[in-house]
Amino acid sequence: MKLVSPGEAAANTNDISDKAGEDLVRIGEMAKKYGVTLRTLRFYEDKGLLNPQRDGSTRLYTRRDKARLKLILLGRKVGFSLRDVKQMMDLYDPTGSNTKQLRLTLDKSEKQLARLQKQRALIDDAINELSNSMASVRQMLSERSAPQASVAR
Amino acid sequence: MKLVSPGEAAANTNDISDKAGEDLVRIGEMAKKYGVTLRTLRFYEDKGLLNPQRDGSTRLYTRRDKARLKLILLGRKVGFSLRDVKQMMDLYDPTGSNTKQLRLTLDKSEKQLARLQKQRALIDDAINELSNSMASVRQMLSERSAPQASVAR
DNA sequence: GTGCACCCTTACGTTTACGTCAATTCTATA
DNA sequence: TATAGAATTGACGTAAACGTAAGGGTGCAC
Repeated sequence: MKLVSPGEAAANTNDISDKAGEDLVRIGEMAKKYGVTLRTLRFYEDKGLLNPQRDGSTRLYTRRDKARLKLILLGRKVGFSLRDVKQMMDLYDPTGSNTKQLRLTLDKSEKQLARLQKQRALIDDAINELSNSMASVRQMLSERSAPQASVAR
Repeated sequence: MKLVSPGEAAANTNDISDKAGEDLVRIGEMAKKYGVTLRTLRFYEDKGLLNPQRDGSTRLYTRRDKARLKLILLGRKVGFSLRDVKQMMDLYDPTGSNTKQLRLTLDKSEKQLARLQKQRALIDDAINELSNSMASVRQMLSERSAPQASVAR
């Protein structure tokens, strides 16, 4: 069996998909394309976030998997746990209005936004405290090196 | 043997410290005073960050331990690891100018400050992305409930 | 036929700062 | 003296998202 050889995506006649443009991709290419490791892709699959087809034992990722991965990565970027991402994605139904999914997503998003803002406040706090103590340390250091030049020149 | 009974610190005649005002405190009081758990205090000791005296097997914290704990908690607050805090504290020498300690502290602080600022940027990023996607979700939700009221009223 | 380049599964390791028992001992007090 | 309230030393557990081998298979360019 032959897959799309790396570099060209023309005239593929594999028995998995006759619909042209299915654009199946193996794990290596997938990983490169999205800047993740193979381990990560397998891990996401293990957690039920991805579900690539198989050609024997080899994973084949479709357009759908790519869309899902993009969502996962966006979720991670904004600080959702994989568990949260899964919950939201699990509610997706291509045949419905997805109102429930959207509501859950919005709900989780509001909470996450609040967490992020709190974190931001904590970091600002830390930055201030740290800046202050750095000023003290600089002060102490200068007091230890200045004396000889106190009435300098 | 008798310790300062909880609530009064007068006329203590224990054989550990004759100097009045040594103000020895047991782990429970120490924990309450600084808002940490007993486990935390023992953990810090295990990591070499604290070194309370002993009365038999009972830990007795002195003024010095309190000062160190304050430093630890400040360090944690600004995001230093316990390892970092230890490194800095280990350089403290009550008989010297502590120039080396201060320099190390300043150095670590600069790096930590940079980390905090990077984190802040990441969080700001996340907040923006999340806000954007929330807007999209709201949009989609409104499109699913609006149709009946598209030319409402 | 062999050396790569990829792919697979299984499974333990990593990081940090504690949490959470468990079993025991001390001691102050009613 | 019985009991409740501190303290002690182990020592395993936790969380999250992968990292990192180990051991093995497949196809293909030379």
